[in-house]
Amino acid sequence: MNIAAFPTKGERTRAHIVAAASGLFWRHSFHGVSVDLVAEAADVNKATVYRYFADKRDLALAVIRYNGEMTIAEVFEANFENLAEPQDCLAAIYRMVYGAHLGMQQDTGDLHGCPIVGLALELGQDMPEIREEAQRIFDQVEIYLSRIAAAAAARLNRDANAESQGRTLTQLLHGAFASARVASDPSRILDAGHASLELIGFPEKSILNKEQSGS
Amino acid sequence: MNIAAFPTKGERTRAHIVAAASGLFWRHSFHGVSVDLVAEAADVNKATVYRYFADKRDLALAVIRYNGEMTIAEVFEANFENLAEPQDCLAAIYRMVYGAHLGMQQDTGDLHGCPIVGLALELGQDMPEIREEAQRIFDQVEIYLSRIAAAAAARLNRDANAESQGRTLTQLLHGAFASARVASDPSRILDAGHASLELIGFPEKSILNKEQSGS
Amino acid sequence: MNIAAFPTKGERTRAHIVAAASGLFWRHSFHGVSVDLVAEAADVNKATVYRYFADKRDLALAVIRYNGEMTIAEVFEANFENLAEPQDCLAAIYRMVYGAHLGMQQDTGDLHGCPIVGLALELGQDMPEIREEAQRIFDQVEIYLSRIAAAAAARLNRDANAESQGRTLTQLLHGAFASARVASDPSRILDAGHASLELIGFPEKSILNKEQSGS
Amino acid sequence: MNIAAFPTKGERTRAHIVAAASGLFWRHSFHGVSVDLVAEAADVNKATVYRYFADKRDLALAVIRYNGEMTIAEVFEANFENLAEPQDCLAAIYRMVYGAHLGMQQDTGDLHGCPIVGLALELGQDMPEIREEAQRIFDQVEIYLSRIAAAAAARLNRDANAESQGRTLTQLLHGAFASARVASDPSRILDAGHASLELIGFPEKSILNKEQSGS
DNA sequence: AATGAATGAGGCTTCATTCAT
DNA sequence: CATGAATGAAGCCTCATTCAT
Repeated sequence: MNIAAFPTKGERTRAHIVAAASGLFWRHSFHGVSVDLVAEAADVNKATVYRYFADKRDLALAVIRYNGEMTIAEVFEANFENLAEPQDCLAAIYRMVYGAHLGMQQDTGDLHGCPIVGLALELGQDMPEIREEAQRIFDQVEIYLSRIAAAAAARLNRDANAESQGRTLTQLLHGAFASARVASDPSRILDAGHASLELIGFPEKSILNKEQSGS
Repeated sequence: MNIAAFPTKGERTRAHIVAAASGLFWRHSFHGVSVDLVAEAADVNKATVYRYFADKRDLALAVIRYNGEMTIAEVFEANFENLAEPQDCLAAIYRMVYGAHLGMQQDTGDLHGCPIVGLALELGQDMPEIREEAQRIFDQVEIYLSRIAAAAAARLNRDANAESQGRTLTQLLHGAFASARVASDPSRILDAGHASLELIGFPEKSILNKEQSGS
Repeated sequence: MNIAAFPTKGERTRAHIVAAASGLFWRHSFHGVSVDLVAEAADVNKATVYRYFADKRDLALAVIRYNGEMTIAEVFEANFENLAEPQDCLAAIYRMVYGAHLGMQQDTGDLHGCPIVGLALELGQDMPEIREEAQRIFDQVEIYLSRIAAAAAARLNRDANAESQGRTLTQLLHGAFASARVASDPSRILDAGHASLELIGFPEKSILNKEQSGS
Repeated sequence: MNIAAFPTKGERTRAHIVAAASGLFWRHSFHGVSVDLVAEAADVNKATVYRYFADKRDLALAVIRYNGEMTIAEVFEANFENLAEPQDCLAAIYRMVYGAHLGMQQDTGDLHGCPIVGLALELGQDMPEIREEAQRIFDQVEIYLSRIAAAAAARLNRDANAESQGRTLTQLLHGAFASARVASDPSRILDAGHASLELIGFPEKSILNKEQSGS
């Protein structure tokens, strides 16, 4: 999050609260985190939280939107420069997710799964907007992954149903997060990455196992 | 749940509470359901709940175990008679999951995802036992799915890494639940089913689309 | 309130809370009293208050009903034995109200007005049930006072509109409470009492100024 | 409120806030209205409210004074031109109060009682200044009504205790407001008006029922 | 085996108020 | 003169839990 992108003080405070809440909800679930704790983590008074969000649910909505924007921008958009080599693009995405999981494990000793799905699972029934927002995000993810599948098929001169593959890739990504969290094992991310690469026709494990680059 | 399997009245009461809590936690999450509500749904006094469970966390543990046993017994064990035709076995599993989702949507207007992953995601950080129990369950699931993969490879005279495929099949199953819930669309289950069948070498969509059988 | 009239422990606790709340609302208004304070005054835990009342408004409703029953029973019903002498009956009512005001002033240094009108004025707009309950109570009061007016006319062989007089007597009673509170002067009660007696044809001040008889 | 009477901008802003607060306190009670709401209704920033009033209590004091001045000026002073016919004077006062209640009922669907008594009842115990201010106002009202009683006695060549009658007329006016609010019925105002006219020796109902004259 | 009653702690939200600009 | 931003305290309500019967 580029803090400087928020011109007014209020906007910065708001963004600060969202970021703090995002981290907490991710780790401890929505209901597992009190507004008190969010305020403390954001280093603002509890009443300030309510200046920017109508209620805790409204905060959850802001958090899931924030998570969506971050994910799209930093995980997908950022790795789409080199779509000419779709396998590298997909590998870069998985490497980034893997790296994030390694960091998580070092920082907190645990893996927290996908923050978007986490909120959507917990609140989907009682807060339909949350589920709908998550759906919008994963629709975009599916589009990105379909484009990778299509590019891969083109590169290999293959005939493939890119849309269907995009969906499967998306579901594998969901599975990567879920199984990594349940097993508390980041290597599950790599497993799903390899399976994904194999699905689009690049079974060589070396693609994903390249050296990592930056944070 | 086979009520008759619990001989004493106490055991029946306990099982009744677990079943009620399981449904509520599934729909509204652990923290989203009060012990009051569980007691009311189970039609017992709140203090009775505490006669059978040390605290709410203990109840969560019983619920996840109950969900695990049910899943293994009714979804996997029950469909393993005809392993001779592994593709039919996998299709039967997915058809069952799909049917359950259709029922859910009719009953409550919404899909609730995998109850085991739901609890594990919500409580994994603050209740490691829950995560570990979930891991045990999905380890079993992975073994079942690996056996299907191995049988399929044998049937097709293929050389395949059944273990690795079992993991991918498990992750696809996670993805099926997650994306069905997020999209609120049961057909995502079928998508994952087809992808799974294709993965083990049976791309014909007709396998999964057969007529359904029984409840 | 006859505490022994409530058989179960719960009913006693409930009645205890209502009585405590009644006194506090009377003195400090509804919004001026916190549920915490009510609980403390009733010597029960706050959560116990919510076991018996859905919310604070529900408590207000119980309080106004309690006030109504008490008023009708102890101020009107109790003084209607000797309706044969309507002027004495009316005088007894006013003497009782006056005595209550004297006690109030000694106990708390202030007069609190009519507890029913107080709640109705404060909450009438936002809680119509409160206003309606108050209306029901004062409809009864008006009937009692009309009967006095009718009996007085009969006693004096006069022709009088007892209903219209009953309304005026009721309004004078309202005025007695209001002006006593605003002036912080119990003698306003006696002023209204004398005016009321004069209205029904008994202008002798001695009627109301008789010796008082116990609480 | 004659806005032009406030020369400086600050005085106008202050008067604007008082008027907004007066309306809100009248309808929803003092504790039932937040400073936020007052600021919003007055269309000024909350901090601006605190520029003109030390705290919320100070605002309540200003409101009750404002209500007192308005009442004395517009209800009593304005109707005292024709004291030569005291019965018409009293009738004009009641007609004005009645008209205000009709308007209230059309505008908000409810009657709010006397705003001065409302505040005094709610805050009398915890803000003695409020009660004292109300007392001062009603002392004036009593003087006005005593003068009417005296003039009426003179007109009818009667011997009457004007002071005592003034007090009763004041109490009847209190009763008019209270019973109109409790019954949510403006006609109670007219009832008290007729009773008041009868008290000063003018029982003909036609006096009050004359045609009304403008706002 | 089961329950009605009670509770301390904590949750969400709003209040009156102040500060810096 | 006015305001956007911030805050500590307090308000209403619910939670998980225990006790006495």
